Amino acid sequence: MDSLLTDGELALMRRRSFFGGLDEELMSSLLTDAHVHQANAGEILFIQGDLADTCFIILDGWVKLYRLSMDGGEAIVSVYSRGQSFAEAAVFSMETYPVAAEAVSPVKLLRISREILHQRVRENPEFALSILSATSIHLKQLVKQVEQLKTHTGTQRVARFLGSLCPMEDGSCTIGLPYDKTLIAGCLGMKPESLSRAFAKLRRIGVRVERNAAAISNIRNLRDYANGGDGGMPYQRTNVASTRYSAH
Amino acid sequence: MDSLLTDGELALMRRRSFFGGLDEELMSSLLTDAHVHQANAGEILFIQGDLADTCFIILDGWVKLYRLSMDGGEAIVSVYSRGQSFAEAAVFSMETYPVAAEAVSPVKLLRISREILHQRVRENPEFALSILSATSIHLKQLVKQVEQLKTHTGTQRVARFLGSLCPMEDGSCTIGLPYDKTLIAGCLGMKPESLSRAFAKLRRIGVRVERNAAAISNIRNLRDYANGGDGGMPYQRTNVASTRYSAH
DNA sequence: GTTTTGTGATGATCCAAATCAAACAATGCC
DNA sequence: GGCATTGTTTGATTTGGATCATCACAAAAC
Repeated sequence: MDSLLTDGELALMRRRSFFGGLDEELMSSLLTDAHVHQANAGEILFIQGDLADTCFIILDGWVKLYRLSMDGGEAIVSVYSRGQSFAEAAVFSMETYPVAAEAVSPVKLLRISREILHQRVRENPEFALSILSATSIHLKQLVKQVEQLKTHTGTQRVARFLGSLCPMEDGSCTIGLPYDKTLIAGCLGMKPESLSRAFAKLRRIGVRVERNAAAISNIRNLRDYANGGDGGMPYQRTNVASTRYSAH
Repeated sequence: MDSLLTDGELALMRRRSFFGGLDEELMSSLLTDAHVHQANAGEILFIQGDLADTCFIILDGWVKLYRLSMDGGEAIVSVYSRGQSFAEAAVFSMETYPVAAEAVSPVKLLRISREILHQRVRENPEFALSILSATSIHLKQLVKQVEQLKTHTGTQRVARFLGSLCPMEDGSCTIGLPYDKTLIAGCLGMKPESLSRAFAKLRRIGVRVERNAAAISNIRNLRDYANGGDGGMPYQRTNVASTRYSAH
């Protein structure tokens, strides 16, 4: 089963999923019981309400998690990519998935069953801490998302999104948009039309979006805008150094 | 140390925190190492960025968790009450709290240290599953909150909030608002003025809010309004027809 | 009793974003 | 190459909510 995974894939998983920090033995034990699964763009992996019997790790491609509200509205909760795991929490303590998952590109996935995960946790408490750690990261991301939705405008959220794609602290750079604009809009809780207008507004502070790429003339400006425009006190206690963060 | 807790408090914790399902031995072991702490309304328990070295269980009173954005805005993430635990996830896998916590009434809390929790998890894998379960519940609540913020209007969120306070399925009832309206507004991501106007709008569907109490003439109506007003399909799994297998 | 204070309601106005509609642009298909 | 399809932008309009200001009223203070 290992032979199905490249060294690069393994390294990625260690960096971005609950595989990080596991010892070789546990890791290969998990891999022998895992299944590789390919899915096409648009394919539904599970829907909300399904029995949560599988946890996933993405080897390649993109997956969106979303909720359908009773009136048919779709709320995108998050989008995950290579190396990231999702649905660990559901597999551990909910009977059903609270969200639906859909491939938004062709994806290669690793599936691990509920039974195996529970068994391994019972055998090895350290593994429980790894799962807990992964879950906490998702929790923290959601907390940040709630903050963004409650206190920032759409355009500010767009600015933050672009800023988070820039690898460097300051200066200028050109970045590729990770997925199409309709999906970006959904992630940020806005309509595609509003995203388009937000991009237009950001031109004033040196952002040019063309096709699939965004050219940012001054990353600091962009991030300042995202955090409340002008001279907002960066809120005492400089602990905002939450630099440690997993880029998408 | 046990003597500090009443039977009622213990029962509540078992029902609403990660204490549920623990065996007597582990439970009393945790209690002997825990500390009871009283705090006044307005007292800050920790702020975001603090080292996450304590997890809390509320014995009495109300606590709000919130995030301060860099421009000073406050985003309430959740409000917890008797029996509920919070900050377990942070204690397990983040170095710092991602939110701040403030008592919004006089509170009685149980504090458990990071060291003790880690130690107990290492000794007892079942305990890890309990923590994981509690974390998953918080995760699910946040997912629902994101859905609400992204797909529902303020008035709909207010309707849902009131509906969630009604113990019965249908009929009419009068409920007490759990905390003041400014806090309710914050929880729902709106300004107090907007909450007031939302209450006014809901009068049309039989909701009377007076002082601290809300009289609801028809709970079904209220819940229907919260889910998209009129005849929104109550979410069938049939819409999965979006499954397009587009082989390139 | 009166004053003070805090909280909630209401009104007028402004801004952000959704909605409805149409024009384009890019892409895949026959 | 045209042609349908999907994704993106732009415009006109409406709606939801924020903002700012004022008022009503109850609880607490003097």
